[in-house]
Amino acid sequence: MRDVASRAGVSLKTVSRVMNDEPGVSDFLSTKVRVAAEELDFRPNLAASNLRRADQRTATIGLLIEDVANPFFALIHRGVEDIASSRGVGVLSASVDRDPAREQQLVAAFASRRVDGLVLVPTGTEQEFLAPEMRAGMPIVFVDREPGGVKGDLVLSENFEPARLAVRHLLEGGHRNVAFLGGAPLLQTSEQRYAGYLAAMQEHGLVIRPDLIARDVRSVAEAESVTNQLLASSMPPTALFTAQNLISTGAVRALHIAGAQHRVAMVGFDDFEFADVLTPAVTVIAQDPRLMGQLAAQRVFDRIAGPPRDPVVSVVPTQFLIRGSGEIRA
Amino acid sequence: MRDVASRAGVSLKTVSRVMNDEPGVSDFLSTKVRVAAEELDFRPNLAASNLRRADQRTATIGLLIEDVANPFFALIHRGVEDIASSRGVGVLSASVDRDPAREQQLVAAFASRRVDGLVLVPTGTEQEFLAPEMRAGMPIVFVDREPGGVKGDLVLSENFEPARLAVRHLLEGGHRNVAFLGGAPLLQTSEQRYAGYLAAMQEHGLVIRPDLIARDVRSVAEAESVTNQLLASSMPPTALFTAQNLISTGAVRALHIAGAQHRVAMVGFDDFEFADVLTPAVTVIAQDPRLMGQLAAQRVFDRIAGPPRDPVVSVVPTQFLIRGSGEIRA
DNA sequence: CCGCCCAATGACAACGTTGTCCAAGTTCTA
DNA sequence: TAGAACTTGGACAACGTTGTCATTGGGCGG
Repeated sequence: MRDVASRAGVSLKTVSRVMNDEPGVSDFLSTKVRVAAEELDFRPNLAASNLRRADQRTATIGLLIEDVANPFFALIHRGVEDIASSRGVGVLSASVDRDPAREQQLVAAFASRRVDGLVLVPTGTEQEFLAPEMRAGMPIVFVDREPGGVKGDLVLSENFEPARLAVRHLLEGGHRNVAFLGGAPLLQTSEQRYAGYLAAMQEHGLVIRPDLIARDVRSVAEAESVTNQLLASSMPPTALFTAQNLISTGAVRALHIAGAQHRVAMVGFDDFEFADVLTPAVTVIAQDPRLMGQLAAQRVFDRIAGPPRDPVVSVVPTQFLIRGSGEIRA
Repeated sequence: MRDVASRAGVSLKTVSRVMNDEPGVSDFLSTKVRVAAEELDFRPNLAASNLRRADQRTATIGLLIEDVANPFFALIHRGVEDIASSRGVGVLSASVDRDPAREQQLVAAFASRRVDGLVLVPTGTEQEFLAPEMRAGMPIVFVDREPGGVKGDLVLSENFEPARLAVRHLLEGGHRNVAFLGGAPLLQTSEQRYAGYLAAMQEHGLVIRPDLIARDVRSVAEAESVTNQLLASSMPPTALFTAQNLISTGAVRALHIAGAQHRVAMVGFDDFEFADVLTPAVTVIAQDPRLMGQLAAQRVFDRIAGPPRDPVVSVVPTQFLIRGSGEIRA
């Protein structure tokens, strides 16, 4: 900036004024400064500006999700970006990979970068380490899962009720042996979807068969092998309820490879690409992850702008999409 | 930091030394400082540190891709993150949405944030606006497409040759009327894949039917409707070559909905989830976007560390995955 | 013609941190 | 026992920018 000033023959402060469109600079000088800046390829240093500025805004927010390459989280990411970019705010994102230590470490890294806010999909059950940041006034919004040990804004899909309805739907199709395949039981979403499964089963007076329940399926490959084992068991399920997108993917894959897709019913939590193109098309409970991301980012900006208030929980409705796989009768 | 210093009863510089693990602080004082920092929830300000520091590193790199929610680019993103996070470097990412103006604007925004480097999937044909940044020494690595108007490091998949082989594969299956569905012709990848198509057709002495060529398909929905139109035409193609993942998705969707998936052959560029689960499974030219991202990020760090050299082009090989849809005979 | 006011511009300090350099204390060597 | 060498700690300036306040000059009313 000093170079620009000397080239334009003005003071530093005048350059600063021009760069920030502050009033009180004559057109003549303003043009001269702009020309000089252009000639020198001047790029203002946002960090330095931020350091001095009163409001202390870095125009950057942080996003911590499970995996940027997972379609569900990638859509949350996109939703956050939609809102952020409309305000000229950048998004610093990172994949936590279900590693609580990594989560904590990334939060510290983002705090050091002085992000204006944080959108966070909690991993594990314990987010107490966030308390200092929250006390320091950093707006933090949780998405998809409730954090443990701290209170904060929250954007969730419904979990229990849609899961219950989905399983009920299968039971109404005459199924009695409905398998449950879910992700890490420590995750609140998994837990609630499991609770929905249990509720529906119990309402129908059915005994829960532990051998049909897999509560800690962690990848597509694992879902595939679990499904294979279920199919090969002596008393195989006639229907599957898969509680998460990667698990649905693995189950679909296994069913198709085994040629069982027309025989074994299936309902999945989370929509996925090609769910409606497969034969049979896959009945799912669709979430709206992009909207979830948008709401979360919006809430972050509300917090930044407004006075502190009590945490707000937004529940994003799900949609039950009947497509065929869930309507296979026992 | 001042507060920490006074609480620990030492000078600012001593705190700084402790925080940076510099030698020359007694264990006693060091512990005292750490305790004070902990008690005050002190978080070092990376921006301020960076401002003063000699190397001027923000430990952040920028990533500009078409869309963070597109699986192909999300995997590139993940690859970049793999490498960056192993070095404690953050990734500032953004979706360009094929808007050249937005691309330029985002580069400026990232430059203002003083990212240490940039991984960029060029949009449009003109990246001359990057010249100032490159002159200023910012390492920039292009991925997937060659930039226009500037030279720089580049990580690409093969395009021409695999496309030619794929189309040849269809022709050897007896097809004569092979449709081409590609993305924006301005993109180098689209152009080269189209050239591969033309080459294969001409090698077989076939006349190119312009009515079977769609060179500017921009979305899943558009690919779907183009496919529908092709199927409904008076002399429909017996095989499709789809030159990009979203287009493959749309074409698959249309074929399945029309019930033509067993009649019309198809080969797609880019692998996609479920390609191997559909009936028939979809024959594709698979790229390795995660590896592309890793290579690009690695190259950025090499540039940061090393002296300037001439630009390097890395070509990542593709894999031809024969699965069924491409082997339907005419 | 004087004094006042306002618009335009600049000087200076400060943001939070680290590089440089110097001072004081301690231990070792001749 | 003097002096060298090393260890430990702190004062100060600087990074690139902006907030505060002072200064300059010109126009205008009386």
